[in-house]
Amino acid sequence: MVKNLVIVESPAKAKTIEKFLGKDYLVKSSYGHVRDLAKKNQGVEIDNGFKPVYEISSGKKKVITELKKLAKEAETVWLASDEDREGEAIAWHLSEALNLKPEKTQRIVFHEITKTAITEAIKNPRGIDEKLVDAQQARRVLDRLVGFELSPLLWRKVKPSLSAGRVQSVAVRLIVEREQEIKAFKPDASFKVSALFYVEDKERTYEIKAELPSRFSTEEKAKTFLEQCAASEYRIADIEKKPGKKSPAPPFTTSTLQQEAARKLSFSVTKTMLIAQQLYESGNITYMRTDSTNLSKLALSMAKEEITRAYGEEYSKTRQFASKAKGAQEAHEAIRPTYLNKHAAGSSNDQRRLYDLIWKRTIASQMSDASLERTTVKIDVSKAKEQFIAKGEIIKFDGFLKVYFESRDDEEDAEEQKGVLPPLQKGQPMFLIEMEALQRFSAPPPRYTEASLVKKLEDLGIGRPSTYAPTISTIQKRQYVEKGIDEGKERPFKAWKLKQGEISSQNRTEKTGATKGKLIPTDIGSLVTQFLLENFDNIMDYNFTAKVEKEFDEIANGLTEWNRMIKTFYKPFHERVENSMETSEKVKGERLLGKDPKSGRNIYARIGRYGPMVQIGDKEEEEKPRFASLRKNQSIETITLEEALELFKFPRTVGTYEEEDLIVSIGRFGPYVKHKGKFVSLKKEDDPSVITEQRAIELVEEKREKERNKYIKTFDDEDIQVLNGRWGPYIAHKKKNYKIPKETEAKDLSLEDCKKIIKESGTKKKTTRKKKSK
DNA sequence: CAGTGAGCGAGCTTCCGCTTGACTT
Repeated sequence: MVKNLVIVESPAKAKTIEKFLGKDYLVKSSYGHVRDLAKKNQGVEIDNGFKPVYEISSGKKKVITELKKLAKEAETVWLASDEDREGEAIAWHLSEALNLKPEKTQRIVFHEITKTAITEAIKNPRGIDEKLVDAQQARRVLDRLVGFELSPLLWRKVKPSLSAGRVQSVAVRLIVEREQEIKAFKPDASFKVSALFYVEDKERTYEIKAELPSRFSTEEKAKTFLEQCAASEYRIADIEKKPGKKSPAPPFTTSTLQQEAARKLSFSVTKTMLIAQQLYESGNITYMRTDSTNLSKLALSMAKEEITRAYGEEYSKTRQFASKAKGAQEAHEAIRPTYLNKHAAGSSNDQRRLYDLIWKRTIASQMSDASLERTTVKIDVSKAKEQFIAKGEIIKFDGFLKVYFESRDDEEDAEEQKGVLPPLQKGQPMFLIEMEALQRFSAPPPRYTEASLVKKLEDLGIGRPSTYAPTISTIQKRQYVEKGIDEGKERPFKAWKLKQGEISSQNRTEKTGATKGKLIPTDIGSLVTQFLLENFDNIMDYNFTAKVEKEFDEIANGLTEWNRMIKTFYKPFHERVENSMETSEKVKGERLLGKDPKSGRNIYARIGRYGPMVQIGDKEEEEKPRFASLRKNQSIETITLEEALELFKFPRTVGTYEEEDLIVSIGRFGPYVKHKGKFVSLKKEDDPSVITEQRAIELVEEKREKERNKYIKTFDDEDIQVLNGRWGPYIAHKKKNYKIPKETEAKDLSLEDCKKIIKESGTKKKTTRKKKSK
């Protein structure tokens, strides 16, 4: 029997804390929230003052049973969840779900996981802050009402299984509107002049790059300038030296970690969080879901010590960074290595790389500014009034740059690399090597990446560190947006060159607009956004979250009652829902493409039950309409009549093999060939409209070969097989699959070995495959 | 799971925020 039961949110945290508290304390984890609104009837009794109906979350029953038992035995239960709105609610739900008696329940909070912080917290317990809990209930109920009233509206008016919500719908809106900006963008052409010069001193010559600070609006003007230059001499008009400095970026929050890991390591936000979780669980980093740039006193002193030891005292500068994130709740520290003297950690390559990034960022944040000397050289052109500018930068003291430099999203800036300039003097002559005037086009705003969308959401105060990655997944899962595969276009541009007194011109081309992995809205995403904007402009407003957050704060401060706030919101909102349900037309996004040359019937592109499709004929006509789904990368907005007609050519028989037809068609998972009842997906490079019989046979055979390789080993006991799966070899036994231990060679396994592996894995935990993830 | 899209219409889908796990087309 234990005197004290301490409950925290995360098992990794529980483990650490237990070490600090003596044997009189048992530390357990609730694994996050333990109760949630019921699924049925929205989980809210709307006519009963919006009373929430809570139930133990699925999968949390075991945790609750165990905690209940321990709580009963304990003298005191310490609720030590985070000190923010959600944390307070978790404490309250625990006290409700566990039936804790107030006299033996204490609420404590701590911001650092150190022995002093925790013992201090134990000395200063308090009760549960009911006002803060109310603010959380308001947040929860509002999200539920919005989500569970808007989504069914979409099922009726657009397509089944869609979803809408305070966070996801605004995220989609951002992407949709960015795409509209890009489509509406008219590039502005101008001519940018750059030149390469050389100067001589006694010993050697140096090359210097320079640019004209302003661009020419027309080709004629650029050409005239080059002509003037052809007859010009060049001289240094002025040299200006200015001291400058650079300061390190603050330590990582969830959002900045996701951005930097995307830029420097090409991780998706999901991957970053997964790897960070592993580092957290192995005790290498602090908690990875945080909006704070704060470092604990312990971390600051560790950093100082480490920097002084490794680089010298002059490199250390202790800093605290103010959090700029809107609505930041600061329940945790910034993301940092647990031990700053550990320069490397992690058990996989990805873990080591992410750890390295976190270590460098943290250390750099506690280092001195870099001091620089920036030099600007103005160069006179004898026959023209324009001046060239050459820029140089010398690092006088590297400071934090020794360790780390933050990357940027806009690659344009990277172009402007400033090097070291040679020693120069005012009045010194310069000699032209070559000069170029290139036609440049202004660029439309860039498409969002996963990480830049997270940054934007954070700037708007929408979403929380724990939901950034899931939100990004959701809007892709619902097929509102997809990762782009825009091939871009070839764009011609003019280039003029001046070399050895000769002026020549060239027509060159460049690739523009090509994007990979950027977020692009689908037809469904655009249409749903348009529909929601027309009917629920308030919820789609970028400031909606900020506005309700303010009201949640008022609830937390006791200025408003939570259900009063919800009532004020709900009445007009619900009216809009009802009104739209009755009066809104079904959203089809229909576009008439033209007439079928064969039958003369109309051809449309529109949204169907299963997504975007094309249709021949109207349903009123005697002959039934025919349908075909759009392919990936096709859009209702841009599909042509010819492309639509192409889609109606399937299924087509491309030949025969072993006396059966080879039928090529396009299904839910893309183009495929069907033969003897088996389906084989076409490869990326195969065009289903021109694929040959020979190629189709090749694919069928390839699939058969794979099928044969699937069986690594079979035994007399037919229940057990060693198979080759997507993730390497595994053992299949009665519909369940088992991992093969690392060092074991799959083909050497005997039946006994397999049985042993199955038996041993069975002792861990029984795993039933769920048909659907919750 | 692989060409569906109306018809009869049952029963289903859905939110955000806090956690981790155990898994294979």
